[in-house]
Amino acid sequence: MNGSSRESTLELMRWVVWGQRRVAEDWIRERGLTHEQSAVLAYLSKNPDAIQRDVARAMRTSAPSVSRLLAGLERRGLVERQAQESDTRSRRVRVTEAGSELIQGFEEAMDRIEESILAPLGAEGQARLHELLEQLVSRIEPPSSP
Amino acid sequence: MNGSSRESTLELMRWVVWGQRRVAEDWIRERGLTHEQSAVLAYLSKNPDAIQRDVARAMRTSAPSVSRLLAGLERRGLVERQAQESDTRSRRVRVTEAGSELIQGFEEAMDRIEESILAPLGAEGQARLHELLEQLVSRIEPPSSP
DNA sequence: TAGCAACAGTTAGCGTGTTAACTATGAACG
DNA sequence: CGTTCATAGTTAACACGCTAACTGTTGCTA
Repeated sequence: MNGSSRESTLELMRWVVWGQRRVAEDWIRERGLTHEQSAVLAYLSKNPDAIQRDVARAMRTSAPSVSRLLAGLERRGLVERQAQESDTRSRRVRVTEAGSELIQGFEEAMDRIEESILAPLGAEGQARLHELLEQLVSRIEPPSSP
Repeated sequence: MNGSSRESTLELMRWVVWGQRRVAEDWIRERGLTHEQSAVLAYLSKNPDAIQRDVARAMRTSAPSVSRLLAGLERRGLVERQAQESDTRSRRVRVTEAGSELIQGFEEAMDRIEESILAPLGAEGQARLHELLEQLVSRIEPPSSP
């Protein structure tokens, strides 16, 4: 019935992103996590000194989302939050041992998935695609503006 | 602190899609709609004979999401649903006059936004990007499999 | 024809996205 | 010093993503 009208470039991008999410679910659901929880855990593993505001900016999401997500991870013992003495407004987030174990291998798994998705393009096509996207992203202003 | 590690191609795609969402919000919120509601209304305008299952497939989302979303649109008088006599399981969805008016100009507005986002690439770069993405999407299996 | 699988849709429950409103602290100003 | 503004985080309310479980209908088939 459909399929006749050629899709817009952004539509295609949404589709690719959707496909990646779909495939990644295998790895994520095995560990009882969600996409967002995995991404945050991975980010915190690489940025041990982050406060919640940093997480929100990195994930391009809102402070309330991060607050709630981290509360869930803390309840499960995967992260710890503690106010820092220099500024009691902010809370420093640390990944616990259990959290660190759980997220082990996430980056590599995601890299493998990405490779499998981009494989049809070949090395040259992948490089061109990356470059084109970088040009686009460089013009998109970050969410920190307001 | 950040910005040093080069981002993956999929990460860049997510960012571009996020940026498009951000910009589109202007048009959408003016009409008291959400992204999903707008997309569904636009789809139904172009596919008058769709049943809910078609909407779910086209939007790559689940049947429950569509059911709830359409219930909301129906409550606002933007769509109508009626079981068809040939198969009373399925419900045909029609955009009402009010819904049709509200979604008027959506496609054009989205096209303008897309153009502004892709502008930095030039016509040639845009064509290359589109082609690369089409290659990727052709390998992604649709959600209808299960 | 009786039984059973497949399909369309709904409801319930959870996690995440948003905005709005709120608390509390830090910093800057007169 | 005190007022004011900015920042960090939380809570609440709504919409949407998903899965699981359910109703009801259609259709195949033994």
